[in-house]
Amino acid sequence: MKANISATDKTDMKVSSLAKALNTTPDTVRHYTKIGLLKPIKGLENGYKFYNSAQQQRLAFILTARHLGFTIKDITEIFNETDKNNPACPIVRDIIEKRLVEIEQKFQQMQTMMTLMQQAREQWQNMPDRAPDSHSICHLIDAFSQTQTSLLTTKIKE
Amino acid sequence: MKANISATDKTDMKVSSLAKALNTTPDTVRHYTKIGLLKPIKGLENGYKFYNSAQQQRLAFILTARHLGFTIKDITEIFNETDKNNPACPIVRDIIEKRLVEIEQKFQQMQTMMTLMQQAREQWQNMPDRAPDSHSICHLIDAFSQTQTSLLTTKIKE
DNA sequence: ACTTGACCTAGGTGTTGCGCCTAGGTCTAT
DNA sequence: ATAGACCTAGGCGCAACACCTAGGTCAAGT
Repeated sequence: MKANISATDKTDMKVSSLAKALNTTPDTVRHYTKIGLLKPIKGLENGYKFYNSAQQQRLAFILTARHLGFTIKDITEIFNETDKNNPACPIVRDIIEKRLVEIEQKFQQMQTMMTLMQQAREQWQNMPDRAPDSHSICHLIDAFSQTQTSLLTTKIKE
Repeated sequence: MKANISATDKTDMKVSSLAKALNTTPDTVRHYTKIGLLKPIKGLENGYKFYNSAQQQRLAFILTARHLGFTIKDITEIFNETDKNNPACPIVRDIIEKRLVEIEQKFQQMQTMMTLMQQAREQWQNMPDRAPDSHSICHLIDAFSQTQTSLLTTKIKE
């Protein structure tokens, strides 16, 4: 009777080795564990956490999903489904559609910002560095803000 | 002898009107004030904050700078210089160079991520929604992660 | 047997830039 | 006088970890 419900297996891993194996950090593994995405087996005596192969799969999934732009919340939802043994794929499709829209918008915004900055750099290339006076902090930005009034009406949000 | 050091002027504004005038929120104005970017005059009796035209200029500057992708820290540095009556423009040039590099990198990353997601969406268009099995959570992402091993070596960081 | 160094734990704080909320005081108009 | 709109200081929440602390554990070398 050596088998115990929470006995550890030789393929189980501790935080650091798991992190190293999947090319992430121990802190990240601990974080996912803390918020309940990973559920390791706790060592009976020393309280160490052991991740079996199922948990290792989960982490791999999380990392890939994060890379695809999914949020932790997204991933939590996905796990909620799979843990009820439902197919997660429909949800995954939904999420990717949402995220894709979001990311395309962000992309546009970044492009706009980048263009603005490039414009600014060029416009300022040959302008003098005056000391600030009463009505100006840095005339470069001041001037820029006057030619870009639209800025004040669009949202920043990054 | 009506003139007082901290007397308010008719052009001074309170939080909400200032916010409205520059198309931002009262909370934002309060935030900038709290962290010391704005320095209003405090009403002698009621403790209300009044922003004179110099502070109004400062806020306009902050908003434009934020729009250009400057961080609050950047802006703080800029103000530190101008408050010593030094020209801020050299710093501003420096910052914009840094931020431009950063943003171009981020831009690349986003483009990569967007492409990945678009690929994923297309690849998954006609794939079945199997229930999760022992070795798979959502086979879509699982499959994807195998064809994209490089993912695990690049950083996420947004 | 003992010490060293590498690992582990739980828990807390810091990051960025605000948004939102609370409890209470103030101002303006009817 | 009272309602409704404004103001205050202060604090929590967010996203996704990174970093740090204080203390326990383990394997290896002397």
